[in-house]
Amino acid sequence: MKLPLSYYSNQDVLFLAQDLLGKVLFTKINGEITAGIIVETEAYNGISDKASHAYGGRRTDRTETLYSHGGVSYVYLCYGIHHLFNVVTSVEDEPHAVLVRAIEPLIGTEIMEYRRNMPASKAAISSGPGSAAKALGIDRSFNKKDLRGHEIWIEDHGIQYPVDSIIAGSRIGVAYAKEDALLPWRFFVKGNKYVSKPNKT
DNA sequence: AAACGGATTGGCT
DNA sequence: GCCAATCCGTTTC
Repeated sequence: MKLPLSYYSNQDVLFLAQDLLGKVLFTKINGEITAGIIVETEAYNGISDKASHAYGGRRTDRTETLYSHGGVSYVYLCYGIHHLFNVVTSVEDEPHAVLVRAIEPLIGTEIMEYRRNMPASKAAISSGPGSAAKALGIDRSFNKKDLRGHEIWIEDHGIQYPVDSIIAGSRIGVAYAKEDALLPWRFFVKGNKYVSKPNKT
């Protein structure tokens, strides 16, 4: 059920960003379990990717997590308000990561509704990286957690989307990365209401 | 030691 | 559609 370490060791972060669509992300906080189907991701491709925090091989206290062996979480605070959750992938010293930008609520939806103060029928409950993390109760204390542990983990429920329903587009909010901002490294499930805007390539 | 600005969101116009 | 909110890692003085 839980994805094994070998899954996260894959050195092709573009493959994993697409393959994680349909996988189920769980958290367990104070005994309360919530989970959602991953429906939108972005790949951050190591030291050559200008949009990555690890661009140029930069190693700081914050980015150190990215250099871990795949299979841990990377959570950081964005704009002083939002916690963004990433799956660290590949091998040690190869700082690849997949940003989870949206989930479809699956388990513990009433807990997510309480955290977000809105009904799960509203797409905004878990649409966008800050909202998806908040719905699952993820904050900075989840940084560098083993994704096969008992606080946060990812399962394969056999959900498979047709190839032609997975859309690739340019990543959001990375204009500072110049030419790399145009790379089609954002992936989402076509037509899923929880996918964040813009909903096109 | 101080300033800068971001892998965003939601409330108000 | 526009813009304030709000923290801290990172850069600069």
